[in-house]
Amino acid sequence: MFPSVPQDVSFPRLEHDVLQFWKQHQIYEQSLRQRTGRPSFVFYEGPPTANGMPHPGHCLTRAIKDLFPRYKTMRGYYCERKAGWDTHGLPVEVEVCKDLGIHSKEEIEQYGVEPFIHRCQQSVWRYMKEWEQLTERLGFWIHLDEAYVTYHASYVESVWWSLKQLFDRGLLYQGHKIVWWWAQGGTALSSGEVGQGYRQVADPSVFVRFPLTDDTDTSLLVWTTTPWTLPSNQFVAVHPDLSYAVVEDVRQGGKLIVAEVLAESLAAKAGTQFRLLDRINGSKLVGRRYRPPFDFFAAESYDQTGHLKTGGEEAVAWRVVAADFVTVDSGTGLVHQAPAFGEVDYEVLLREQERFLPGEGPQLICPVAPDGTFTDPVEPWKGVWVKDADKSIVRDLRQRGLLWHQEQVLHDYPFCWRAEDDPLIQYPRRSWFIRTTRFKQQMLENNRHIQWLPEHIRDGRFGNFLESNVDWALSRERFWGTPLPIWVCEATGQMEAVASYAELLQKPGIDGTGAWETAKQQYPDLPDDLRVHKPYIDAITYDSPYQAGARMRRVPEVIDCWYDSGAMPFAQWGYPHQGQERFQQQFPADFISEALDQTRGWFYSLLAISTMLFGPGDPTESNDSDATTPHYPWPHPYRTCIVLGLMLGEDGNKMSKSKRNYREPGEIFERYGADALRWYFFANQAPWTSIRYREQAIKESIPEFLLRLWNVFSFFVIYANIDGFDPSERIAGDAGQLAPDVLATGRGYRPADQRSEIDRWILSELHRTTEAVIERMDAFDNFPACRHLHDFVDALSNWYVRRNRERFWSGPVDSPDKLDAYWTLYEVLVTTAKLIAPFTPFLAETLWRNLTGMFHSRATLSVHLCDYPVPDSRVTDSLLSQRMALLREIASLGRAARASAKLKVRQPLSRAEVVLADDRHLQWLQEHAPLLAIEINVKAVEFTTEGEEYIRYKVVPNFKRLGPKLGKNMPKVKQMLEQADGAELLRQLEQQGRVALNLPDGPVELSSEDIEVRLQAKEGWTAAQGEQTVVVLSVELTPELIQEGWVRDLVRQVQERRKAISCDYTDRIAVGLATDSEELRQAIRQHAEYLQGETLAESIQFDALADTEPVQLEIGGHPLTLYVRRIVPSQ
RNA sequence: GGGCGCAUAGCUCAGUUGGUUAGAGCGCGUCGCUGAUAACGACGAGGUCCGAAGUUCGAAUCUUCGUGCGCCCA
Repeated sequence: MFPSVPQDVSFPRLEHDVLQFWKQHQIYEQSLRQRTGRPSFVFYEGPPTANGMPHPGHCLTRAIKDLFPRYKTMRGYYCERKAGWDTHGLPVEVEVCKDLGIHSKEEIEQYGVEPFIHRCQQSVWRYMKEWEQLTERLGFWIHLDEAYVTYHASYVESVWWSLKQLFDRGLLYQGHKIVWWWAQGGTALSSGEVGQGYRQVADPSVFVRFPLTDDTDTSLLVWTTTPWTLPSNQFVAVHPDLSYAVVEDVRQGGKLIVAEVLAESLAAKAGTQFRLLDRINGSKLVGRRYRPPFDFFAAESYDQTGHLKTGGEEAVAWRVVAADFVTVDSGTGLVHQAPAFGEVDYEVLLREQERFLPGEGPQLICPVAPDGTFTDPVEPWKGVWVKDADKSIVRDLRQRGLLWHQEQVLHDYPFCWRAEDDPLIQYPRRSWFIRTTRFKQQMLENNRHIQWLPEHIRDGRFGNFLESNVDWALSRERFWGTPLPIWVCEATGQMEAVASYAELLQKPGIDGTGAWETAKQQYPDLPDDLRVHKPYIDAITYDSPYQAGARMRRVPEVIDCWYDSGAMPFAQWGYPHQGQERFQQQFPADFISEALDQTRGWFYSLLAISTMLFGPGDPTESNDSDATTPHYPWPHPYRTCIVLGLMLGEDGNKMSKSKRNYREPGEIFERYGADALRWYFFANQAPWTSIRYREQAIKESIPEFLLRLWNVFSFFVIYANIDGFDPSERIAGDAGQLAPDVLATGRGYRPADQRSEIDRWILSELHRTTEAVIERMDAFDNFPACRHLHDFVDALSNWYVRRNRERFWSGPVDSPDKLDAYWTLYEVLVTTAKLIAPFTPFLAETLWRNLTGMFHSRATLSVHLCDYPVPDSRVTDSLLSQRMALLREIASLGRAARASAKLKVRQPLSRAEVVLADDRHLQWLQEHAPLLAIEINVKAVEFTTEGEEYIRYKVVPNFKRLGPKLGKNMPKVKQMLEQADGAELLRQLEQQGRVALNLPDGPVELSSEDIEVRLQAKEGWTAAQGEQTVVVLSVELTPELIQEGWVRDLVRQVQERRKAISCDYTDRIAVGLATDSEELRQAIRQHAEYLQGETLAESIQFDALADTEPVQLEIGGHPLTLYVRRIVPSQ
């Protein structure tokens, strides 16, 4: 016996049983173990951060990450899945600060870096349990207990190794980074934080004259909204392709240079008029020198020059430079450049520095202290908060006659999100960079070899991002992160990088390791991993190799946590300090997947680090620098990347806990089940489509797919148990995965070619589906794969089972046909369980275990230990598929015709006529007329291709074929075919093999392949039309047909009654019918056998049954009282 | 401001190299089925495929411009 299938199936409950089973038998571990030694399929887990609650979006990522490894494992690959956690970074610090009720770095230092770090380390695991539960409950098979963790010492040291590589190769350097700076708090803000703080404010908008050095009567007119940056001016930028006007200011006097297109509006703005004196191209202005508005720096170094790399000398500052970012949207077309206080301006400075010999170019001018006040060089405003100095600076300019015009401007400006009165300023900070720009071409080349899904990411979002690559700003002036492993000589400033803690301990004169030991004594529970973190690592110093007596001290910074995650291909194994073999085996990845927002995050950090470390190397480097590091062919570190769309909340907004626009994953699992959620993700849209979370859609995947398959399964089990069908009978020894050749040894099993056609059909569909699913899944295309599975289950349920029900409940238990039906359905279900296993692993397991239970230990324990099915071309029959599809279409048309005539299916009709466009499938259809007759309840179905009585032929050109041939004549041909008599055209075609048309350009001949015939039903017939078929129904009703319809109606009522009195499927009943209508009695007598057969009625009497509840009915307008009683078996 | 993407039925989404009747599910309406049954099936209504122009014999599909939205970056 198969375990009976519960009537009220609860998928969540089944899933819990399955989880239990997996755990108990270690199915995941077994699935891996049995693939040992097979080719590997490498998967990398992009580490999530367990610092926040998981939401349905995370479920999507984890579901996709599970699907392909499961699939590949079943296809015979060895696929290790190591979990990972991203644990460093600002978000963690922010969380801890929230708990402590503090904000700034100063406050953290007051609180103490040591306890702060301890809290960070603990905070990282805040939602760990939720994440682990979600992972397990979703059926995401991954080794959680062997997860890599970015704060672990082995991980950190691996990262150190890689940074040392870069440092030793000269790829790590110090420079300035212009950051958004909260001066009052003394900290930089992340872009996310800055984004939160924009607000509209009024700022001064000033137009200032910068007189040309060689023509002091002529000034560059420059615009700015930050007058406080004017003392730090270093250049004026113009667009080289823009036309500039030299004008005379009629009212104020003097000459100005402004962008020509802006001249008129500027004059109007200042209430003056300009007289155009000359036009000059932007490129001609480049190199012209001017006097800056303040002399704080120019007083001493105005005439300073430097040698250019290309030869010659040039003034280092206060001259016009060319820049593409200059626009005429606002301002004057001449842009004031203060590199210290603008990221774009800073890039101009870098570009200028590049032109000079090392050390001879312009230096950064920054007369502002980190607290936002002016420093010494700007004597008049020394100690003044820069924004407060604006007014007085403008006044000063006016007094000196440099201010041309002043007004106010409303614009968006960022403020600190924690102190909303504090405006942020752009400010230069010392920072460490990685010279990624040297690897741009290699990164692009690497990128070209990656299979991106969707494809456009490669040359679109990701490719563009790589094209505009800038050096990676690596360092962070924070606390909780991987410490930058660079030690500086306090005397000479020379530096070296360290690749491991052990290496550090080898250094001469090492000191400071005691800080950690003290802490460990004080807090014995402290994880040893913290030893490599701040503040303990900062305490370690050693003798400088550069100068006797000097000490080496670590730089204070930690690194960007994106570098951590990008280092995971090797750092997850602790490479190269350990795990060298594991790394070799597991590099590069065959498959990774994360959401779109990782383009510039993990996808980039992985690619950049890997390209720098394992690529061919920078051509400018000497080749022997890192001979020990292996190199790999492109692409690495990942071959295929599915970029998932973002998931929005139910209301179309970003998912947010406070808006409650989604349901917590845990609740979804308990309401609908993990399979329902998974199927919703896999089968409803391509994974890269951005979707809106919709609970209803998750719910729908149950009846759509899961329940539909379940019902087929349930049907099978009910009848197999009634008939005692036992597949394990006669199958000796190890039945393994119940492959076709094993099933073939079963009792009563006949090869497919001996079974009925519909059995062959569903097996053919099964194998065609298998083929299609494999084809799509090998291309990482789950959505179409699911559609094939969905369509197959639909065909199985709504055609195969529907058309075969009778075979299961009638006839002797051992009839070959019945056994064929069982074997067919059994094989289909067992195979389907394997097919769906990667998608809906729980349902698949439940089916498998039930269907194979009677083999006990002789069958494979779990469906997930099976091989994925392979299609057998001997079983597929595409002609049969095509024909069955046509048959189904005709049945559908028959129902449509009935519906339009308002004739319910229960009423038998005498005849249906099916008109076909051609005779290709005529004979086959004729052979299947009985099946169709049952389906649409008619006595006879006839097929014909000569249906002019009912239909019109419409001949349309085959556009795809004729288009290229006919070109412009296409519409004419279409029109001629439309107007011609279709039947006549077909006769011509039949007799002469072609149709000749006389076009204005000359005659054209069309063969039968050049045209398509469509059928249209003529008016006046109860008919329905498809493209190539019309079904016409005979609507005449004879008394016999009507009576038969009554009995069918009665059968249904009796069945209803059986259900009402809780009859089992096999229970026999006694039926009593009381009616005054002789006509009705006559009809029932006529079809008594049919009635008894359908309802398992042992007896029928035209009278009341004693002790039986009567039911009042009306059949064909005649009142009737029905009695149904269950007959208790005598034994 | 820049880059990328999206826009198709009331809703959520498909739509294969351009081919002439644009599909599915849900919802809605009508009907049916009843030995899978607190399921299920059929049929129907519902679309200027965001707008405009262009290429083409032919455009939801290709090109350009515009509009709206999303993401990333400024």
